Amino acid sequence: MTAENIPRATAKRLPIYYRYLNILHDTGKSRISSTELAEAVQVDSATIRRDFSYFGALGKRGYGYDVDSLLSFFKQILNQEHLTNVALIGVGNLGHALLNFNFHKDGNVRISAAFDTNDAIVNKIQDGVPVYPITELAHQLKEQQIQVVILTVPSSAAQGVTDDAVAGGVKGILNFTPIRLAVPDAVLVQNVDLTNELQTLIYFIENFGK
Amino acid sequence: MTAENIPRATAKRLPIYYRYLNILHDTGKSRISSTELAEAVQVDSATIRRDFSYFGALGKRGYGYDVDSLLSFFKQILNQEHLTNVALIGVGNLGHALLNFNFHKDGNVRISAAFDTNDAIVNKIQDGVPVYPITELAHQLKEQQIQVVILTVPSSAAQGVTDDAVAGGVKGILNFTPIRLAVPDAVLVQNVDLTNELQTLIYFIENFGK
DNA sequence: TAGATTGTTAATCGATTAACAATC
DNA sequence: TAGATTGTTAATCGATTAACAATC
Repeated sequence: MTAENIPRATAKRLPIYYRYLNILHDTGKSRISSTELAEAVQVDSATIRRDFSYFGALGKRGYGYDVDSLLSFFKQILNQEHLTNVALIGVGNLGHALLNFNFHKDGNVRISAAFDTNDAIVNKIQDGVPVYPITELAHQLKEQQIQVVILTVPSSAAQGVTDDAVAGGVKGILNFTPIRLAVPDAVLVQNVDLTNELQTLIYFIENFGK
Repeated sequence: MTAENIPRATAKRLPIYYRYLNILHDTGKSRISSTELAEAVQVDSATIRRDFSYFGALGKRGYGYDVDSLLSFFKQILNQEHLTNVALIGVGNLGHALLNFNFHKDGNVRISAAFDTNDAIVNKIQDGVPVYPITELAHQLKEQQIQVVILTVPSSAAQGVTDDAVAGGVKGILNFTPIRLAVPDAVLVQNVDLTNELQTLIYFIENFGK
């Protein structure tokens, strides 16, 4: 019941389930078993049942799960009713791509502010999002009550910008830089290290085969 | 000694170690202890020693590790001497950003071919990389002996394109689509689900605090 | 030798999954 | 009732880490 007790591994799978349930809903399917779901999302059926059971008995024995009620339940759990505003820091190549990426599409997330040092784009609208000078970072985060930022600045700027964001009350950072950021305990950092992903993939290919 | 026996979790950390060793080398530091390294890369020192020990006794008791020899050792392990060519499939927003991302910078990876359906860019050079029509995917992968692809196509095209890539002999796929790709056992898929990362981050923030 | 730090043992932890009783 | 599928138990697995003997 309490989200406190949900294992990390389970929490990471919730959006996967949610997304697929949406697809099922759109298809008009009203019922799904853990075995079918397992096939689709490539997670063991026992793991799925275990995951769901953290939230109570969501299914019916001998029947499976009701798509619609499961969907609306996960919608609550994942806070999908309201839009969460996030800020993007660093409008370079990758930052620009993420601005366009449109997390909003089937998610609950919208990039509502961007920050950069580049005078050519500062104080303008880029892809529908206002770009503020990075000097205003802490101030604007507070003002707009933004608690999550996406960090796509050069490595050299990463820690400095992070400190500013922390000063601005940030709670979560999606970090695309290869720097391991130093942050207070209360701040959550999720690293997405693209170079790493690619290198690890190549390493596995060359050394395993699988 | 044999890469076969290296745990996945260890393999995933190797590029992190490698990158930081490069920084140390550039700084002119010639020696590092597991404790110092732990501080920098945010991995427990015992885990670091355990990780290194899979490759033999790389350190000196009472001294620590020699940066240069560790560096050249990892360079070998990670195949960093030669450049690995990869292909990018789907030159949309994200694909374009990754073309510019320059994995080459401090890695061993170069995007040497791109594929798309868009006539406006097909058969042209984009950011220094030739863009081929996606119909030639299997053929070109074989011809250029490319075994790794980055997949940044729309979800609806993902499985079809994947099948073509598999026909072209692909061994690894860095998958940026939310689709769970069906591939033969011999093919390795690494999923990078940006929407998921962001949603999970927000979920943790709202439900934990940490 | 004295001090430091490795490499490894053993305990612990979190996550996965086979198996099956409960039950719709 | 018979058939199906959940929810949960218990075993297993992979990864982490405290602790310390080995040793430079």
